[in-house]
Amino acid sequence: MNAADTRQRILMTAMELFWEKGYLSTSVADILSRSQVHSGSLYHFFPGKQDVLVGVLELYRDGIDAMLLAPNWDGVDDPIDKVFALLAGYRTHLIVTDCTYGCPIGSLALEIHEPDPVVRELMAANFSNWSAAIAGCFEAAADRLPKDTDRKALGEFVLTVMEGAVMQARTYRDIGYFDRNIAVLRDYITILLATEKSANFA
Amino acid sequence: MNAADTRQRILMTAMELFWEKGYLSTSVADILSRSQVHSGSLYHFFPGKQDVLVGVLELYRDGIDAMLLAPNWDGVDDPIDKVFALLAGYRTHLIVTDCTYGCPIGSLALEIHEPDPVVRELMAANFSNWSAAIAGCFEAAADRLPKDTDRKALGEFVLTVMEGAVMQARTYRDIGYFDRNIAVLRDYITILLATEKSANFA
DNA sequence: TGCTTGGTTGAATGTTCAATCAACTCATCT
DNA sequence: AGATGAGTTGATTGAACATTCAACCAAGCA
Repeated sequence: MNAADTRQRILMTAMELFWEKGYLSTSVADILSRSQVHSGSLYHFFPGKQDVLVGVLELYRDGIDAMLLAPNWDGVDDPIDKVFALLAGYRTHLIVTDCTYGCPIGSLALEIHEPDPVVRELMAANFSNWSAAIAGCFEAAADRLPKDTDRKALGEFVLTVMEGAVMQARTYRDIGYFDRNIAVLRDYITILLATEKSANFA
Repeated sequence: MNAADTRQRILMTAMELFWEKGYLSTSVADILSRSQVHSGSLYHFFPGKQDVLVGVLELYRDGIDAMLLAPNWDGVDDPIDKVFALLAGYRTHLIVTDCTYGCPIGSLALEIHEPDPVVRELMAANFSNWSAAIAGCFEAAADRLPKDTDRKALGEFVLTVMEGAVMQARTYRDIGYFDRNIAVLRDYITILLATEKSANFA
């Protein structure tokens, strides 16, 4: 096994574990045993546990298109459909994990109360990429929305609804909470699409 | 100091610390030193650290009216105004803490990945009380909303938006993310209020 | 052949943690 | 007075923790 392999295996394993158990509840020993790497090797590549987290957040940031958007948007052309296709991806995740898992970035954001600036900015960058992708959908459908619609704010709002909906489904262990939240969001967006382009709700 | 005092001081201190640092990052020693209680006394009242968390969650659950709703709804009569008055209370919290703190229940919900059933159900009960209070506002304003509006789902949606908006403001350390999210929610509710009662968006 | 360099090994370190417990205090009751 | 028991004290325990380090290995090059 060469160096790139070891580093990569550490990051992939840490990504899994942080998602399953959270960052604080994942020990370096957990990462070592699951990845079959010895402590010295891990500390050869990463100064400390937090730097592994930084590496994982960079993987998420750089992989949003290939890992998240592309799989969910395969075969979906309409930009509004893309918004709900992405949300449906989160629904699938909840279903296959019996409503136990959630958005890894959102979990980290609430789990780490006093994050290092590097970590906090990487979490923010992940959020920004996510909501910018959604805002791009609304941009592509701008001619079907009220013309004063703030597409960027709407992208942030969809992120908000996803995070809140996942949080509730997870807490109640009941997908109904996710579905009802998304249904309300769909109602809102349907209203926007049905609104005369000249209407102004500001 | 009598027994009730000691128990109460432990719970109040733990409530503070869990809010400031989170549950996992708060050590029993932290609770002991800030509350000026000795370890034996804490373990006299609580079998373990998790039972302190249970006590704190019970305080939140039983105190939602006196601690959360009453202060924010003082002098506010209109039920729709109450919804946004409560959200304004969270905004104030963010402002006075420089966007570092968040909803204590939401943080716990994402921080503890495999919660004990007792803990999980208490978190769910807290969410239920919160969204039921908001749903009650929509119920009180039912005659101003489209008649097929699912008021319970709308209460859950407001909780979702609050949690997501707080999460983003906290992650970016920027109140703008909270404000824009609430503005979008306000837009939606304004539309609902402006809709003919006979309209049907189902 | 021997040197250098990047990577590996895993026992050891020092710290922090939740939890324990035997000894104590003191108000209340008989 | 003597007994009872709820409550307190704080040193102690053992596990878990992130991190270190000296020894080691192997590929590439002089």
